[in-house]
Amino acid sequence: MTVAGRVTAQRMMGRAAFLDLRDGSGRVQLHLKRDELGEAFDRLALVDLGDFLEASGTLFRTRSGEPTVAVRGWRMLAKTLRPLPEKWHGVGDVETRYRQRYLDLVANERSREIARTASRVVSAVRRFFEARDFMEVQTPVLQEHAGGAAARPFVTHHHALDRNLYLRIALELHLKRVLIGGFDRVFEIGRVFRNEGISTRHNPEFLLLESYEAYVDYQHVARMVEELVRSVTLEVTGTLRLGHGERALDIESPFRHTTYRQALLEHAGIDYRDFPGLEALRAVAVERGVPVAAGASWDRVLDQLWSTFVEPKLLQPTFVFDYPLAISPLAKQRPDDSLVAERFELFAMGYELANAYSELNDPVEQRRRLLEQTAKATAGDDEVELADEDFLLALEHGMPPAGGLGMGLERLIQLITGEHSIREVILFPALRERAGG
RNA sequence: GGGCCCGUAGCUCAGUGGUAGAGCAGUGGACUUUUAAUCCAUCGGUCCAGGGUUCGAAUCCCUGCGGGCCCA
Repeated sequence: MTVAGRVTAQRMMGRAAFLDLRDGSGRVQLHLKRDELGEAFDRLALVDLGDFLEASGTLFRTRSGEPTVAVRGWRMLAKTLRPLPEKWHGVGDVETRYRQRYLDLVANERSREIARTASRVVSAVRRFFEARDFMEVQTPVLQEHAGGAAARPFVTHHHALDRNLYLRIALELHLKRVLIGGFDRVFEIGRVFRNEGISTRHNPEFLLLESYEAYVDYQHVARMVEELVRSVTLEVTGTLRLGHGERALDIESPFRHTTYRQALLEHAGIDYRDFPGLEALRAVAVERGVPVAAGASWDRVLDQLWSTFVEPKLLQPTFVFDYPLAISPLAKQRPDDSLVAERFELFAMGYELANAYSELNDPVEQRRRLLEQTAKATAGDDEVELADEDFLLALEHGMPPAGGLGMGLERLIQLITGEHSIREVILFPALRERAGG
């Protein structure tokens, strides 16, 4: 038989030697004897840990029962110039693990396991939608307007056109154009880019899933996303019980339901409807010790209160329904309440997992709401949804009612792996430039 | 944005004011069923960077850079 792989251990014993070879599928031991190999045995002196070898011979078992190849011949496939990480402790330094992820993967089984899980989550999500007859599409990364979310975009420059373009911050506006074109169930899994701080919770580029289904509302989407989380978790891990002890997550029971207003009242003691004006809301935030930036809008302050008091409390999977209309410019208004949108977010482990709404498909109302946002931008808030005339034009041609969903897939991967830093589930997370020295 | 912690050999780490260390890796030697092989010898340093205190700084102080954790 012939085997190939990377040398991970070398046990030289005079006129015999044992080597361990590892490839993507596992480890195999080689046994080499000077009696049988002659000069080919002496050439082992050239082998370093980390080199790639090919060896052929016959399989036998050692005294301790380990299957081992009795080598008849071998050759070098690739040479390493630098040593592998230390064999007992591997690479522990977190910075090295992220900056030179290949060393982390070579040395640490847990890191390989996370990478495999991440891959399987993405493909399970894809299968989930395909099984429900959704069509996967690809929409532009480079856009004339970065819309679909409230976030600062990255700017780049197109030389031939001599104009600036933006990297997308969401998939939403183009997927809606596909709905308008007549495809009733579409989804996309793609990287989006948000020009924000980097931390253990945020990476400037992340993998976003968005889906749109015509003729359903957000209640339907809620049922679907609950099934999605459950079926992907089960498919990838074989269980619906995640974490241990206080961090145990119950995916199996029906997810809890609450409303935005109720949750804020419960955890912060604030009914946001009592504070319709910026100054009043800002005052109550300051009173609670929540720092508020100088130019913060009402939306920002509300979001600060939410992420300070409520988010960290939402550990078990929890649907939060009926977001304030003011912070949901692309969502339909509830027919029975002009201040509330048909929108929910799903939380777990103290962070947002998914965001969904009954999509606003009234072009007149959508134009009015986007112009309202543009006014906020003029007032100094640089993280708002801007009016996009090309999108509004598309809407004016008629969009079916639809339920839409957005989900950060790294967050789902974190949920399933139990990792609390997003950097652990992204192979090459964004880091600051290494110190010049 | 705030607080705390970390940065020493290729890797994992010790060293808290007095000659920079250990294990692994490397190099040389012994060893024909080892598997964290073992044994002997040996090589290896911008102690993150810059400034300060001191007779003397990896160590104390300041600033910066990078990273982690917690909080916002």
